[in-house]
Amino acid sequence: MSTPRNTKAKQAVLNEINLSGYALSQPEIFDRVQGICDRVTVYRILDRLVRENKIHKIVNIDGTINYAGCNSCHEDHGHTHDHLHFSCIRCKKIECLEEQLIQVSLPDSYQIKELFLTISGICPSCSLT
Amino acid sequence: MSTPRNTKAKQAVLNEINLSGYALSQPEIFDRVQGICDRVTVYRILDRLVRENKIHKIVNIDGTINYAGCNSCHEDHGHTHDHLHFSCIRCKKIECLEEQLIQVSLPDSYQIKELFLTISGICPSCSLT
DNA sequence: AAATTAATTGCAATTTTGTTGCATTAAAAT
DNA sequence: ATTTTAATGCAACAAAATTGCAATTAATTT
Repeated sequence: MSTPRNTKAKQAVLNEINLSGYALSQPEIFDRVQGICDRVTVYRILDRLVRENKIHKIVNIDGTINYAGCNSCHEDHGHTHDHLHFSCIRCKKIECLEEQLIQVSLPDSYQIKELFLTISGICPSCSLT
Repeated sequence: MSTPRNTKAKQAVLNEINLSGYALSQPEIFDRVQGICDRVTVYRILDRLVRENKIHKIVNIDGTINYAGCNSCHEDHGHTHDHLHFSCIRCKKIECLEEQLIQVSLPDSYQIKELFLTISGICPSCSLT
């Protein structure tokens, strides 16, 4: 297998994701690292960071794909997506509510890999306005 | 408001969705109604069917948008997405498990509109091979 | 410190997916 | 049969993501 390298662009992308309080889309990330690298490179960095278990890939209720840092995931465990995502229909932001864990049981014929509970609605800051 | 009409294309699309045991993507639907209508028309029909509460719009774990028939939804109630979706990572199909209802409570500052619980993994038929 | 290896990047081209405007067609009501 | 307007086809457009390949550069080796 290949040995990952640490590049300026990769660090910048990871940094933006980790600093953000909510999950970012590829365009948002590209905006924030303006000038550092190409649009295509952002796509490839995101793929790699997901493969390396450094970030989460979350799908919004509208199908938009967003990326979030891992607070409670340990790299050595790999990822467990068994927590709740809140997807705001007003500001379109999506955030992880890591405290809320989910437990579901299905028939044995289903092999469960990951759980994605996404709740859509209005987030606290949008509720104020 | 506008009065919906029943066209051959609309009926064909709805039929394919209802006959399928799992949720279909726009390309899959377009394939199955080959020759009946234009690609653009399928998009517009799907939008309309969703608006008319005839079908579900479901987002797959990979961000793909799929459409499923409504078994347990009543048109007069509108739609409630409070059940479980199983999204197979092998065949990419997604199905509704309507028996499994979900209940979650969040802080009052979050206004909940819909719940989307998607479980990814291997579906029963892919498990066989 | 220089050379080597292969992971990473930039750029251009392409593909896929979804949208819009507008003239034409056809479903349903009169 | 006529009228109304929802629905369609087509062409053009726009957005989002992918691919190939040559050039670059991080990290390792000598």
